[in-house]
Amino acid sequence: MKNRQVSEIFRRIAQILQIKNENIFRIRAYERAADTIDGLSKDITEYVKENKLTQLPNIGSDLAAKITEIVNTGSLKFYEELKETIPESLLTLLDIPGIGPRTAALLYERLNIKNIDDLERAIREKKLEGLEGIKEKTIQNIREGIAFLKRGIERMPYAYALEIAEDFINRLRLSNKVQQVSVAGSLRRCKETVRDIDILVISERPQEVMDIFIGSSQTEEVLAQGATKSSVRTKQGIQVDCRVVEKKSFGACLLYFTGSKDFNIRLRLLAKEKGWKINEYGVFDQDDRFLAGKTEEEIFKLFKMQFIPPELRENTGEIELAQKHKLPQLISEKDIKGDLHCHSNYSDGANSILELAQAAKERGYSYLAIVDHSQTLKVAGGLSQQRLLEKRKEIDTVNRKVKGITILFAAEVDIDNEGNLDYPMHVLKTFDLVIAAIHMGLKQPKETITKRIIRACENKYVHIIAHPTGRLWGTRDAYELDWEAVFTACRQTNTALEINSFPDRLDLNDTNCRLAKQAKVKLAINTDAHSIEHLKWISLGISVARRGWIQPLDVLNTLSLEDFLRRIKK
DNA sequence: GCCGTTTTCGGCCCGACTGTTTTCAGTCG
Repeated sequence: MKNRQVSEIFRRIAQILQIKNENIFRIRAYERAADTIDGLSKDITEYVKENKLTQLPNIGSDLAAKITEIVNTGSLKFYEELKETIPESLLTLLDIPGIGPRTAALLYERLNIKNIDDLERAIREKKLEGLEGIKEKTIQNIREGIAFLKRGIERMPYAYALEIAEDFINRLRLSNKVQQVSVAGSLRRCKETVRDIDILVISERPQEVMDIFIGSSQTEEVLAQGATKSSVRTKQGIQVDCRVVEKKSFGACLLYFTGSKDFNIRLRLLAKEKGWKINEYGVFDQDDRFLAGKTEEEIFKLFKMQFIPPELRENTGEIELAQKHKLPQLISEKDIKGDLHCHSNYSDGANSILELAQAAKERGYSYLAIVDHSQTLKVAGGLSQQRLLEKRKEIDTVNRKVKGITILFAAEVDIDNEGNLDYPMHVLKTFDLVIAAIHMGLKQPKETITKRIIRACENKYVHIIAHPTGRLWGTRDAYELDWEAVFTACRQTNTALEINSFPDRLDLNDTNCRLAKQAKVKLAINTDAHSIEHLKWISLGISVARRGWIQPLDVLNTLSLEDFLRRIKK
């Protein structure tokens, strides 16, 4: 029995109870219990065996009994009976923006609408008109909500969403009507994908700001427009919310809308323990006197906590550490001394080695590893052994010509189906740095791919495993790996794992970064740049690393060149 | 349905916006 199966049942119970207009707090109890279960690091069956379920937060005697029943019998009588009371398909209506439990219940009770098809038919046959509280505008909204759902709403990768957000922010800044502006939400937390974009603004002229905001050329549709809050949907299909707040509340608002939800709940609880109240306007004492709110720093200070970087705000231990003033000093872009994964025009890159060297030097790097693909990867211009010799010569020339940066002779070498590398040992030996990667056989079973990677780690000349899970956003999922085995192999063979910063990759992801660190595996943050323009994407990898609690010491390319070369020796 | 150094009963986050009302319910974040 997987934790996920248990929490899923609780979430569906919560949805059904919503439609049945049950007590909201009872519903929330099921949702909170589901959150608790999802957040467990151990298997829920362990807690059942040890009779420790009620020690978990949000799990009381009733839900403990229900969990036990699910674990022992595979199902839950209460849930099965509850499902009989309304058609399960009715829950799909809740996915339509604008339709909540009350509307779904109304549609079912009055018109026997059980799913989206029924609803569309009812709209066509004009059956919705005449229902209390529903008029033409509501029907139109439902129609659009269905269309939106059918277009397929997806989460958008961080880098793309950031670009859209920056466009809005620049527009607001240029207007001279705002004193301060910031992104909030999951984008500020640097989540790898986001569902919407939150923008906060300080301004004394909120109405004008709202007009400027919705008037962006990016706007496809205005979803809401009020005095201090507006929402639009952009041409790319993502929702952007903009809120105007007073100066004295900006920090509180930023904190509130940056989240995450779990983090906020935790913070509110802490406030309550002190007899305070915290909301988007500030922190208040029991007499409703304003205590803090202008900046986030001020609020953290009031709570006697360290400032918690947005990337860590997920309520996964950061609050306790901030209270003890023991948060890790997270890595930042300035710690990076060189990029260890970029491609030149020797294989599939756009720029020459000289151009790359100059661009890297401008970024302040002291070294740059130019890897090109290995011989088998013909589609990407993989280098024959002859071409390698030519490349080596050119690197030597550039190193003589460009002072202040060292270009490393390196390669991104393919790992074949057996875990062998795509160059013979006597060739591998000549590189300053070897990155090994899987580009073929991505659909093999977990055990096979794990074995291939471990064999590559065991190769004396392999220093880093590139994009360890092979995922490409929107194109292919990560292949499965036995992480424990991979981490052990990396640690034992002194092989690092890459955080690939390419916008569609971000691989390792934040979770795996944190696990790798806990397993004492070294990391390298690289861009996989195929042109000098891509070198800036290092910031994306840094964001992933920060979300994974990574410190400079965990990352190879924060070391000086000398230390780096010494450190990677096997 | 959970929780408790104010409480074992009575709290549980709450403000903004929309649409349909004429004071408010529903939805969302």
